[in-house]
Amino acid sequence: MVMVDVFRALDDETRRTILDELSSHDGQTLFEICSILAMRHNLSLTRQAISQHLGVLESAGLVATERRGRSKFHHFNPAPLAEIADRWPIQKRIQ
Amino acid sequence: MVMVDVFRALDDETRRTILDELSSHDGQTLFEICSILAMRHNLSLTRQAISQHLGVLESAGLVATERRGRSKFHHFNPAPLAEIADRWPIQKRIQ
DNA sequence: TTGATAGGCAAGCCTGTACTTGCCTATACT
DNA sequence: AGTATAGGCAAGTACAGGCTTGCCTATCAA
Repeated sequence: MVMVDVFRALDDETRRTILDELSSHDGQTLFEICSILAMRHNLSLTRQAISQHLGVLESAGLVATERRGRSKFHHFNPAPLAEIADRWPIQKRIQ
Repeated sequence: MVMVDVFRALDDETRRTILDELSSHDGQTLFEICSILAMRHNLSLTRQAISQHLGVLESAGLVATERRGRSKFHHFNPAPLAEIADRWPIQKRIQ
């Protein structure tokens, strides 16, 4: 997979939704992510499409993977987002 | 111009460079931005290309404009970046 | 060893978008 | 009025990226 920067990785709503899901339920497999996107987000994408999205996120460093047996678990890593905060002023909105 | 979200607007190195320039020298005109990109960043783009980039940034709310006479001044507005910080944990790296 | 489960690879299609080219409008100056 | 300056509009091109389809590999269980 070609290296991808954090900006490109974030420029897709499906990938952003995947990050949302991983940040609330860490360590999911590809099939788990597929069914959650289908169930909770009405996203009817093929497994391959999701897999490619995960590949982009991983190549940007936003997702780390760990393989055990047949399964591959995906973890959200927010560290690369620092590139944005390093570059421009960014602030959380008050709730 | 079609509405553009902050993620799409940031997914282009030229646009990110424009934000850098505006954040250090605010209130520049299109021609000023053109020459700075050419001089300081070796970017040989046409005026129209830069103008379209500014349009994308403006439609994402990252650039605000103010017209006086023939000139149009561009200002960096980091507020929309909050959408990123609201969604995921993001932290400035220690220098 | 056979079948089921979890995932990977690669080619092709199709849309979106970055960029150029050519022409047009508006303001300012002499 | 005529000309230069600052910017806008719109069509065309070319390429990147999202998605699908089809097939392949690896692990586990009966």
